[in-house]
Amino acid sequence: MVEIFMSKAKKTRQQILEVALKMATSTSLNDLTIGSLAVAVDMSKSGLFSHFKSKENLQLAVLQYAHDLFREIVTIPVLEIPSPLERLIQVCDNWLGWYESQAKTCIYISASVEFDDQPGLVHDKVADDLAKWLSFLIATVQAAIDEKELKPDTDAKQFVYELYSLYLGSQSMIWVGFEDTSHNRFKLALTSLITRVRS
Amino acid sequence: MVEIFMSKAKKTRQQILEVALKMATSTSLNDLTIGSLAVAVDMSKSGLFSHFKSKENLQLAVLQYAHDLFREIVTIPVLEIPSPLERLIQVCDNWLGWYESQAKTCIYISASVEFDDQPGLVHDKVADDLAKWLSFLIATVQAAIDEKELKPDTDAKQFVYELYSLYLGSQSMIWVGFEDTSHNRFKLALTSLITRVRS
DNA sequence: TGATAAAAAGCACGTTCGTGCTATTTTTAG
DNA sequence: CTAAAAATAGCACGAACGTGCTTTTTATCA
Repeated sequence: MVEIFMSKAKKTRQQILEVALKMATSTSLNDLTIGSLAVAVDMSKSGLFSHFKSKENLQLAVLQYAHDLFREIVTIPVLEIPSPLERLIQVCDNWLGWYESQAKTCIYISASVEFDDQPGLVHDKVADDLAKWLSFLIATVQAAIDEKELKPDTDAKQFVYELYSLYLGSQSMIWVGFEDTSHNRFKLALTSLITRVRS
Repeated sequence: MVEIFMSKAKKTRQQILEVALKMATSTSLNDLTIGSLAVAVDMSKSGLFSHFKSKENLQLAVLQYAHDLFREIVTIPVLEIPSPLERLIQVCDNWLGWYESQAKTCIYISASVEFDDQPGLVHDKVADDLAKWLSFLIATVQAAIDEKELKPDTDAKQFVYELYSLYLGSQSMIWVGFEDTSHNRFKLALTSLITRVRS
């Protein structure tokens, strides 16, 4: 993420964001404090602050960083796969990989809960990114239907609603200590979900 | 919730908690500020504070209040229903009723996300209450299996994992603007889930 | 290499919050 | 009705936070 031909400012900015995403993921976007982040990257508060000009900008930058990383890990690697169904299956696997790579949590889950009542640019970005991701999944399912890999009467939106729910549920089950540490319940349910609509 | 034979202290305490739950539900347990709560119930900050002695105690009291209310609305009314399957269906309906009665959110969802990384008594209580609720659901499903209303090879835990996931998903879909405002996707998925394991 | 621009640090201000202490008002019980 | 106890208010504190201003250090490029 930190390229050699970047300017100094751009480099440190990226290094800050890398740490910031980790911190925001393991706590939350609001608990990500400029002071503690400055300590974590060994900078002064004001030195770090001048990169972002406001806390809201910092949060937006963290989300954009997460968004880029998410695409890199989850979405982009599957774009070449010709079969929509295989693409769907693989992208779900990558999705879990993203989750695992992020200290076993997902910043979008916490951010969407945290900002549901807090209007502003951060709220809008989270909602936007989430909507785009869901749209991607729906489009992939629809493509699988069009390619006749899935039954023609499959409801793509309903499918994705259930799929996304299972993702949320897996995180919640892990938290409450109800197994699924290795996403076995998620995988089982996903397989069942796909089997039901397979043609 | 406020009985006439209560002492003055107990009465105001309950009145505070009623407002506090509403505020904590629409924002979060951490954003529930003693100052703003005091304004909302028309008391002084210190007057209110002395009821709880610490913010953590206030949060615990709010959760206990929510817990009692949840039981009253969701759990208790179904205990008399003889058929486990009908009990399950009805309790899910009440569950949605609880959700609707709470300004279209659920404090347990936000609290579990908010305190997943924040050890302490609040974390433990949320995890405990959630685990108990899941156990109740699992027991009900198991009872339906034992009564032969559901197929004997039904995996009760997997069933509840999927059920709880759908609940989480419905809230998330509403938030992101992907329909399900009246829980139609939830109800559809729930019906499908039950149909699959019905004997 | 040296001039200029950019980055980073130092410092301080205004807010908000939880919490403690003391005084005052209200409830409780004989 | 009155004295004791409890509830509530008034006030102030220390800490943490976001942010602005000024100075110093570092990077950039002719």
